[in-house]
Amino acid sequence: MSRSSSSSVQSLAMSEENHHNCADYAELRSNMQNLAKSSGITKALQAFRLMRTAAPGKPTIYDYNSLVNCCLKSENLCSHDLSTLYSEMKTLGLSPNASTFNTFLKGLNLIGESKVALWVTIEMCNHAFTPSFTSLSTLLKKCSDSMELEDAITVLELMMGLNYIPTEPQVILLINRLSKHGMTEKATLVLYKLLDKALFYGFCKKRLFKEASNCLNKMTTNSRFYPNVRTYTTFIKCLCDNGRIQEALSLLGRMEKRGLDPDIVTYNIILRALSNQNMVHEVFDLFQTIYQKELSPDRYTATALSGLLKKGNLGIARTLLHDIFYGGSDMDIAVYNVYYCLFSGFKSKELSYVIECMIKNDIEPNNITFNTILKGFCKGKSMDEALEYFQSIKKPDLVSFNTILSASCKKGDSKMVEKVIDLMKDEGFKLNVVGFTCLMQYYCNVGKLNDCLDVFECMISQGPRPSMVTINSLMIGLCKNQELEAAYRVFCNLESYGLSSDSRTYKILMRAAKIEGNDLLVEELQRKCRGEGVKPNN
DNA sequence: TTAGGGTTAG
Repeated sequence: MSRSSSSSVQSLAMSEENHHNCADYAELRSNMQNLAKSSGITKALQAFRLMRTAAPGKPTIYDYNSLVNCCLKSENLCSHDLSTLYSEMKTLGLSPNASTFNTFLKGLNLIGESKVALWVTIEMCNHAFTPSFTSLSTLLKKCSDSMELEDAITVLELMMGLNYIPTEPQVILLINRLSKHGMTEKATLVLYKLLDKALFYGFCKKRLFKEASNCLNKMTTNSRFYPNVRTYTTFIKCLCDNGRIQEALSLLGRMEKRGLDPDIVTYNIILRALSNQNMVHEVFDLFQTIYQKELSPDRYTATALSGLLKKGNLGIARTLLHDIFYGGSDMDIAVYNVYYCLFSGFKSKELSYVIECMIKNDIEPNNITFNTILKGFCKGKSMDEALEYFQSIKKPDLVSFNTILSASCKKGDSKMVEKVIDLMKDEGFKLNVVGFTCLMQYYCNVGKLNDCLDVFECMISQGPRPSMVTINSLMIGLCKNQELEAAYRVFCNLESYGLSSDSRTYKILMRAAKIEGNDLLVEELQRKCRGEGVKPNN
């Protein structure tokens, strides 16, 4: 863009007499490009130098980049050619731009010259340009592959400096190569460099709690990699998201003991977990701590309370939200979306008041807003009214469809179920795991257990893969229909389908077995529960 | 790849 705009400015300023020069320039340029592609570097360079005769200021860095790019397209390019090209740039006093370096790097990677590529990368950084993640990542792999291990470490350091995290296979390759060649110390250095970036966060993401914990302990033994508030918070979040609140709380204690002060982000994560578990007293105590520490609750604190609202603890949620609202923090659409829940009946007067507030604060409702309101309509008696609201949503998304589908299924309204599925087909929406689970619940509600099992089997063979909610809904549905034995059969077969159970699955079956007075099954379940170690709820 | 937080459906 910049080239074309500068040349159009130039051509506007050109007088009649050097008009022919302009034609010469274009011709010379295209000649240079053709020679570079086909006739080797010497002739291409001659043509390039000839361009100086076309007009003052020619050739430009763009012409030069084009020269290099065309040379890369010729077949017999070697690294000597590239270094000749680089000297030419210096000789002519052309200032390279980011594209110049990237073009060179592309060429050097093509011919596998990792050493030169590293040199160009460092030159690029010296000129205050930032190499891309991809180019550094490619270079790291090339260096490791060609056993330029010292260079690989230099690349790794460059990447870390830019906050680029190399991919896992690349790290493994490098550490492997270093270790095999007796460079154990270097391998350890690489490991430590990555310890508090890639590795720890990777463990948390993959829910490898033990590994993450060991990693955290290892970090505390090395002052250079001492974990910070963020490190702890990441782990706390990972524990909370997997239903391990007690462990999260004990980690919070350990973190404080080590002199790290949790901030509002840490507390928001814990508040959300406590609120989702309806642990009202603990939520209240944590609020006291937050205020004692003179931290300001913010929009995230407000949304963290949504669990309390869903569980119907409107009073305390209202008090806490009120304090946050008047504490002066900026609120946004997410907070309003949570706030809607306070008006559980969605009386139109209250609703329009909230919407007025939003408009006053320049906050645009989003699909989450519409879907929340839709859910309110679905709770009402009339599905027709809900459908009417649904049809007023400009761009309903999959959640909108699932909201109305779920309500129709719960109410056993077969006509509406059919209508919604037809609507989805018309609009090009496919049922996902949530939609299929709704349908399974519908079949159980109306006693069509075979249809329900058909859907389940279809999901196993063709997808979408049943989730934990799907499995537990099926268990509940079968047990409600006095089909405990069928439920237990599915339960026993889960593993062969590549699925698993969690603590809720056990609880559902156990409860049904006790109600039926099936002592054998109760014992069997207790044995399984002890033997396998039950996974916590997600 | 970019070190941690929230709101809608089963």
